[in-house]
Amino acid sequence: MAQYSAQLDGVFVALADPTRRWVIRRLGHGPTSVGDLAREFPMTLPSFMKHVQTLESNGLIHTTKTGRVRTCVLNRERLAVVDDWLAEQRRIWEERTDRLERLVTDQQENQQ
Amino acid sequence: MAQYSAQLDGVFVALADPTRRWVIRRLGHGPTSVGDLAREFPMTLPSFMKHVQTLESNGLIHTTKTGRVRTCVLNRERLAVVDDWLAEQRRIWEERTDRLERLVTDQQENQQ
DNA sequence: CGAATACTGTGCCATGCGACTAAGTGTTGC
DNA sequence: GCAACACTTAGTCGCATGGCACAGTATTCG
Repeated sequence: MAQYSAQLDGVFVALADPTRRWVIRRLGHGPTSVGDLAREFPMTLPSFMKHVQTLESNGLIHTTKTGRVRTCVLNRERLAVVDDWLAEQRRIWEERTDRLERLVTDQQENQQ
Repeated sequence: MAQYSAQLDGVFVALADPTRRWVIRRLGHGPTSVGDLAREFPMTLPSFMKHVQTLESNGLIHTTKTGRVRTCVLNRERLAVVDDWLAEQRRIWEERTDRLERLVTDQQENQQ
């Protein structure tokens, strides 16, 4: 659970930056080289590389180097941890809603 | 779109901290006072208040003060922006998948 | 071979975050 | 009234983040 939390930390931190979200969006269209990606941002290459590294170390993308070109690929599955977290929240809310409904039902029964 | 991006920034930043995610989870069970929430964390009250303020300023919770007690309530709707972003990503992926499938189909047709 | 390309590594700096302590404000209970 | 309570404000501190410039390495092309 602590590991799970740490994973969430990393993924949410990675997603909290607009540049990194942009990269994810961009990679949704298909694999792209670091250079091609960086060209779209008003940022030096070393700065941009940090974002790429953040995304990779948090499992959101995967990169491979062939020759002098590093190519980035989106890891779609990774976003499932966000999905799971959202689903867990909804489960908690629904439990509460159920309890409230039972409470209302019980009160109605008591009134009868 | 820039506004939309700024909203996402705030929400993801807010969710990137385990304390704040804990608060959201906790509030899923129902409204709670700042004091009651803070008591569950190994943290001073001023430090904890900052997290509450971050959550509120990013629209994830709502707070009201009655007397000397401030009560926090979860704003479930706010997490929809995360849902929407995830949905947008999937839409992009599926477009790409569709294109790839068409490509494969076309190739098969050409072979016949 | 040598120049251009595509990163990669290093070091620096400004800013902001998250924690703390200490002191202040407004409410409530005896 | 006044003490306890529940925040709230103010100020400090260490450290992580995100940007930069500059130099280095490995590949590719003519």
